[in-house]
Amino acid sequence: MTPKILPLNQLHNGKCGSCARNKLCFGRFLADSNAAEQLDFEISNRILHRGDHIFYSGQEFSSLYMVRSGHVKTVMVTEDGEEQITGFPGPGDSIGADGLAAGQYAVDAIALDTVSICTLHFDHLLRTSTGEEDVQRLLLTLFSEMIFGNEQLLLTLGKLDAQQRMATFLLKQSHAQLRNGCSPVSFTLAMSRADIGNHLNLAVETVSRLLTQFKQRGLIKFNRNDIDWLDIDGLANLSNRREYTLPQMAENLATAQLN
Amino acid sequence: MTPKILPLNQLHNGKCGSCARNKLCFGRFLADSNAAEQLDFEISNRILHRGDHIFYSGQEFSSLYMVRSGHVKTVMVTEDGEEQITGFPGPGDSIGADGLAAGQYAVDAIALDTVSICTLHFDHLLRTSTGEEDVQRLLLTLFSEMIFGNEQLLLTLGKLDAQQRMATFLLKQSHAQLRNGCSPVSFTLAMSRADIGNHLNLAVETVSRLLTQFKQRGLIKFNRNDIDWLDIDGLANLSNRREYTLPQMAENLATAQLN
DNA sequence: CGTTGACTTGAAATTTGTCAAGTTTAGTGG
DNA sequence: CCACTAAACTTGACAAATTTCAAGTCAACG
Repeated sequence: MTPKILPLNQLHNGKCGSCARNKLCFGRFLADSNAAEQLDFEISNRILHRGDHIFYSGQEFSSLYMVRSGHVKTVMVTEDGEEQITGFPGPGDSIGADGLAAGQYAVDAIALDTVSICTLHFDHLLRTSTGEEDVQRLLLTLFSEMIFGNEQLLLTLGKLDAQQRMATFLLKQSHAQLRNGCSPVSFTLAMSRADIGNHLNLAVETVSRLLTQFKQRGLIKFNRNDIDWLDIDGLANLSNRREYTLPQMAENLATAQLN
Repeated sequence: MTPKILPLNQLHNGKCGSCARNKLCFGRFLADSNAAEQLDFEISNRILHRGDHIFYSGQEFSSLYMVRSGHVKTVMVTEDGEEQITGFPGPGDSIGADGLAAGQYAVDAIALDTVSICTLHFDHLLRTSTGEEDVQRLLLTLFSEMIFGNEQLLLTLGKLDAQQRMATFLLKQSHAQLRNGCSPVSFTLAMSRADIGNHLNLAVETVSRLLTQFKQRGLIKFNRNDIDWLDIDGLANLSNRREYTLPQMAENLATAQLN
């Protein structure tokens, strides 16, 4: 499977509906792919570089963000300065929804590489979508997806051991690649071993050891952060998660498009 | 502080706005407390008993639920049957939002004691609220609160040790009591030690040992599941979370009412 | 009053973390 | 282009927190 290269770095300002990426973005929640083109709220796009903040924890909530390309980490910080990476949003993922309830963002959102990101001013979005049942449902679906994702993560971190967590993580990255029309077996990890460890609640050393072990067992081929190949079925077997095997992944994508 | 007893067991069917509980429920998200009385979507109420399911994981999504009284556990299950309790929703908490994105509930929701619960048929809710900007914002805020809550939980489970997790858990229960106008230092835990352990990713034995230890250190007085008193400041000190100290708790509630 | 399930307590076992010491890589400046 | 430095990563040995195992105790209920 060859990666499908889309014009990701091209900025898009204006209506969401006229954005080339929108079928992989908001569009993926809409039943009718033409409906995606009707989305008429304003978006503005900007490019960030490695280490740039999209927003800070504690900053006043104003907008939701959609990642168009690149990868981000969202970091929650305890009062005594300990950090927990809650996720690595990539293309088609949204950021910032956790800030609405309290009126301030709950995490730091930091670019891991060059990121193209859409800003959706929340008040504008809400005003524009008043009376638009489809858009309202879309927004709630977006939020629901985040709730579900966090619950899955709680399950992964709570009930799986180090090896299973690592396998699950790799499969999740692979699945995200597939969703974006890229190869699920060949891609680059945007985050460091330390970031992976923090996210999975494992020491950096454990992450390193597990990756080496997977390589030795022939489950994955990589150099540094470049993954050349991974055995999806083998990893799914380890992780106790069938949902990430290739036939299953294809099915998931198919049903997702029906919704 | 004496517990404020509300007529919780009284069923309420009809408009949300005319429900006696609604200021502790949907109302707590609305700036103007009178606005809560204007909520005009239909609700239906029912009573469940210990062990009853509100819904099952995998069941088709149709409604959101609001707990009026009693306590619930939400359980996510892996393919190999391992269970993770993702939360213990109580009065004023919502359940079911994780089901919208995939069209089916992601967890089992099970009553821990006698529960009075409101059913909000989602399609009806959406239709009724189309054009009502306030209600749209309210629903999104409800979802946002769940996202934030899950992220906080990820931080708690990921970066705190057993003792801190236990302290944080007790403070969270205490805070929930306060929010519902009940005593934050005297209440009954609806869940078993095993449930607490599962939720906090600790063995039952560890939970038991920690509770005993807290009792010996004078941080908490309890018999079985009845908590007679707890040292909020002491526990907050252990848990590294100032947000649960009494002055802070009062402030949180105050600002929450302004929103 | 005995049975059952929930809880408690102690001792041993194990996974994963911590510490320490390399090794490789990427970036920098001569 | 090469040496130098800092950061990221790897690897091994040991330590520690928590789990597991085993054996009770307690309380509710028929």
